[in-house]
Amino acid sequence: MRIGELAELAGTTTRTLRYYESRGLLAARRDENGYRTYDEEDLRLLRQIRTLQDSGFELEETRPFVECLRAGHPAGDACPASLDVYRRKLGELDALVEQLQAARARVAARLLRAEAELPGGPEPTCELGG
Amino acid sequence: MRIGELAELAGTTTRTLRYYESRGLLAARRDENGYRTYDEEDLRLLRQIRTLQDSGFELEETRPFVECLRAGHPAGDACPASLDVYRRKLGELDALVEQLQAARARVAARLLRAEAELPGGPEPTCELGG
DNA sequence: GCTTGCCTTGACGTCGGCGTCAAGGCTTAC
DNA sequence: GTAAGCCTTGACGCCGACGTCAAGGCAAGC
Repeated sequence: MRIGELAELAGTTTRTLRYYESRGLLAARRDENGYRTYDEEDLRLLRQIRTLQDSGFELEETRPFVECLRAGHPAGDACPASLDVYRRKLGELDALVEQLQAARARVAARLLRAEAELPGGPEPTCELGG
Repeated sequence: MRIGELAELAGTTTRTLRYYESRGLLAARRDENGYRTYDEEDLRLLRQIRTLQDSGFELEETRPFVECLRAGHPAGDACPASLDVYRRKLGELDALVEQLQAARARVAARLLRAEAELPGGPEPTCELGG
């Protein structure tokens, strides 16, 4: 299949596929015209990349998964390097969530305090909740 | 005081202060040399901006707080517009945390499944993997 | 007078993951 | 033959909050 078809099957754009290729993630064969040619295997690789991206992985972090698939493994995460990426990402996500929750707590506290100072508002309809 | 001193007092850089000025957030008077001049009030404004930035607010979102302070209020969040920003940010943070936790759950599940498939790891030196 | 260290404006660089032209080639349908 | 719709490469744009460099002015100490 050609680039437009693959992009559509994966729910992405041709620009994205060319970008992946420029990063060395998703190589393509060429037909006589010079058009890029892909097969079902490429669709699998692409879907692996997209799935990871959707979970917050950077493009570089998807590389071990892609290489794992290309090495013939049944799944992108059937290789130790992929598992390392999983674990690292888990740590990053945990740290990030922690930061965000701390920020949320600070903001919530400031909001409560400031609302207590400001008598104006949506009427004394409610008292504690918002 | 001059820009370098203010930057140091606020734990930031002169570049940052000039950037804030270019965005219309932190104006400065000029002395005879053309050097920027600041006072204690500017330090308060700047600290308000930095505090909010540290909690994940975009620069534009700090504007109501700065204007509130400049209007003579004792705190940057003593104005309704600031409270609106607080509330909006709370919603954003909640949504973000939710997304991240969902991503975390997906990754954790994949990791567990993949680890179950891969017998290699901390103990058995090697059996299948290479 | 010369160096040092502050300041000025202006402008380009950074990071990630693409979007969006521009200019042109191939193929197919009419 | 010509318009439509695919494809090609190349290159600039975007977002946010600055970092960094360039070229030069001003003040102070020796």
